[in-house]
Amino acid sequence: MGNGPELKGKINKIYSLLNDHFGDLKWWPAESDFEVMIGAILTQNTSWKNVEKAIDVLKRKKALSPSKIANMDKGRLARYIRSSGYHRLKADRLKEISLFITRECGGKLDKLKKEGLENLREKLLEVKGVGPETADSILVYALGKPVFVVDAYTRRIFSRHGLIGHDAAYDEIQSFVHKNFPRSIRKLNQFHALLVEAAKNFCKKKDPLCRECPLGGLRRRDGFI
DNA sequence: CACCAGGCAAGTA
DNA sequence: TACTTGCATGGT
Repeated sequence: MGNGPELKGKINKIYSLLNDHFGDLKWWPAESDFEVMIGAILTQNTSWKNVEKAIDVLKRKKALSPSKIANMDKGRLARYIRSSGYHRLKADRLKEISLFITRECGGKLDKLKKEGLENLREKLLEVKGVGPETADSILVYALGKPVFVVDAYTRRIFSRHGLIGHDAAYDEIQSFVHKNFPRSIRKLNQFHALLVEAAKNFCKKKDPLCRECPLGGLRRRDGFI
């Protein structure tokens, strides 16, 4: 405590450097809000490449809707999403979230969007298979709520740059961002997207933003490590 | 061959 | 509360 202003400057600096470098990333890549939610489940501990294949199959089979997934045979659903890994487990989770959507708003996500952030977050966390990261991804990228999504990349990058401890809890990291970064849907959307993009593009050694990486500006000489 | 990828829930001490 | 383990395919 007491180092707020310094860290605040640092986190906003990271955002602006990444934003200048990558530009507007326009996340989440999907054709519908429901597709965002499905993708959020499928990408749990899984590369996005494998998730894209699974979503393509669901589209090809005309199965990408809450009612279709809720009613589909579980074994068949699991086969469709096989490429995303943990497919039997994720088939259950896709059905859970589809049933939730049906129950809460009859499949009309625009109706769900009218509810408050905290209320929605609690409800999402009650769905089996939806943890904090998945819930927050859905909130910001599907339902348009101003929350910051914390993921493995965020942890690595923030702790590497001394913003948080390497063992900081999810809610701690999220609160830190909410307190020191604009609570804007647009910017929170973009910030998480930038961190993922940076981690994916800048270091093959799984060490994003490290001093050897060509990250325009975010290097030791700039006081970032 | 080992290791990782846009986590989560259930079990154990 | 704080660890540990199972879940699984596809790429490097």
